[in-house]
Order: sequence, then C-alpha cells, then structure tokens
Amino acid sequence: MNQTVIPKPDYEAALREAGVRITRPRRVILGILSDAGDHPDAMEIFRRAVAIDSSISLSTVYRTMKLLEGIGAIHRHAFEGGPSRFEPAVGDHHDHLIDIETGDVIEFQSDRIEELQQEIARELGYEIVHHRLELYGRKRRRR
Amino acid sequence: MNQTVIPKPDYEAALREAGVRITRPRRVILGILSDAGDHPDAMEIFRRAVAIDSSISLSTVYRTMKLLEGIGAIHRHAFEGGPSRFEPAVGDHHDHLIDIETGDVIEFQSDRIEELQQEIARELGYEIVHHRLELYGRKRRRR
DNA sequence: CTTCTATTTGCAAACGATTTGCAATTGCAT
DNA sequence: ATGCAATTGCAAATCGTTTGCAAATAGAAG
Ligand SMILES: [Mn+2]
Ligand SMILES: [Mn+2]
Ligand SMILES: [Zn+2]
Ligand SMILES: [Zn+2]
Repeated sequence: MNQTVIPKPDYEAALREAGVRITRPRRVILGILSDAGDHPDAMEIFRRAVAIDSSISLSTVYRTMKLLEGIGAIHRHAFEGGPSRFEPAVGDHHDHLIDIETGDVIEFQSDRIEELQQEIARELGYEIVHHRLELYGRKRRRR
Repeated sequence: MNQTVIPKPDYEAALREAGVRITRPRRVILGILSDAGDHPDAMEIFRRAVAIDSSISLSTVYRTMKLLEGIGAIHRHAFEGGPSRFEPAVGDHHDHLIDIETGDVIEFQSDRIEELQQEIARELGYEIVHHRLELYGRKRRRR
C-alpha cells in the first residue's frame, strides 16, 4: 500500500531564495518539472506548458531552464545527437544509460565507479568539479 | 635515445579501402590529423590546413571529419560547451579529463571502470555500444 | 598522354538549438 | 492603488554544422 516517496522539490521557495519573481510562466514550468518522470528537452517542456497556458513562449522555457540550472535546481544533460534534456536536481547523484534504439534514459549509480574517478583525478593532480558518464546501448537479445 | 613509438595511422590506405578519392584537401587534412598531439576542433584543423593550402574550405574540413568518423579512422568528442573535437582513432581506448580552467584534455584509462560499466549494462539488460566518460576538473592546489 | 565522368570542392545559403534586444506586460514592495 | 524593476513574447541574431549547386578534378579507360 505504501509507495516509495518521490520527493517534489519546492522550487518556489528556491526561487524566492534566489530573489527572483514567481511569475505565471515560471509556475507552469515548475509544475511540469516537478511531475516529470522523464528527461524532457526544452521543446517538450514547451509543449506541455502550452497545453496549460498557451501564451507561454519557448524563450521563456529556455530562460527558465537556465535560471533553474544556475541555482542548482535542475540538471542539464547534453546526450549525444539531441538537444539538452533536463531533470529536477532532487535525489542522489546518478548517471545514465541511453537506449540508442528507443531513446529511453535509464538511471544507474555506482559508488565504485565514482570512487575510481576520484582516484584517477587525484593521481593526475586534479580535483573533479563534475563529470559525465553516459552508456549508449541496446537491449540485450533475450537469451 | 629511443622514444615511445607514436603510431601514425595510414589514412590514405583506409580511404582507398573505403573507395574514396585521395584529393589534395584530404591529403592536407590527413597530414594535420596524423601529427596532431592534441584534440583540435574543426576550426583549428581548418586554420592549420589553410596554413598549408589556403584554398581549403571549412566545409571540406567538416565533410572530411564526417567521412573519417564514418570509416572509424577518427573519434569525435563533444566536450561540454565547445564545438566537437577530433583525434585519430589509433591506440587503445581511453577517456578524458578536461581542465575547466585551461581547456587542456588529459587522457586516462581504467580497466576497472570499463569492467564496471559492462557489469552495470548487463544487469540492466543492455549491451553497451559505446560510452562517454568525461571528468571536468581543476588542478589540485599544490599541497 | 588525352578523354571522360563520377566524385569532390568552394561558396553561400540553410540548418537546429539556443540566446538576445526590445518594447510591452506584470509581480510585488510601497 | 501606484511605480518601477523584473520578466515576458516576439523576432532577429548567434553558433556550430550541414547542404545545394555549379565549377573543378581524381583517376579509370583508352
Ligand atoms: Mn536522471
Ligand atoms: Mn583522446
Ligand atoms: Zn556519476
Ligand atoms: Zn572508457
């Protein structure tokens, strides 16, 4: 009967915190992000937004994404080939496996890999600021 | 007295193999790639090419890069923020650490990480076609 | 070496994703 | 309610890359 709690970020608080106005377009976009289970791109967010408020513009979507990215509320992923895709920055760090046939994005997490990255960077005399690990693959033929 | 052998790929043979003509612009570009120790972008390759033959066009650089990528002779890297950068596909697989201050690209290789990636993919029911692992960091403050 | 044609070229224009200038609108502190 | 800075929608600009096209050329054939 009880489900895993999917944390919904309080974007409005984050915005207020950043000293930024909470406008109608922003509210709509934030709502879409909050309950997006996927990794939509700007055009897709725009489509979903227009369905709610037809006066929203694509520019505003882009501007809002940049704003949210700036305050660390969302992550931007530039997967191969396509436009940037976004996701709320709630929950733990994870990386992505992209199904090259369907475009599906699957999340995974490996402490071991994260550790090894640190180790490599430090051996090279660097500290990692951020990283990108993307696996591109296809479903394994059912055995 | 003896240096590590830096393998120079025989691009011309690869091209002939692909049933493609060996033209003057292509020869120039191939030469540049052969002795590029870095990961130049199209514009940089264009600059180096023009220094050798001023009649070469940027379009031809792009077309040639696509051709070479198609026959697997070079790799294209779309590092964050900038244009695609290229490198000859000789030698073993490696991944990259990008110095976010200088833009320098440092190569590294981790069998352990490669293994873990395979493991993760197979657990998710996928086979990896290719992947991308990029570390973005800055030089660690001299201790 | 010349001829012949399919391939390749340079150029300019088109492209897709994203950003920007600007005048009109709006959130919100007073 | 008022006033103004922040934000918007729109159109035009930008950046890296691709493409259509007519002119040039590699290289096979003779
Ligand atoms: Mn994700
Ligand atoms: Mn490399
Ligand atoms: Zn990671
Ligand atoms: Zn790798």
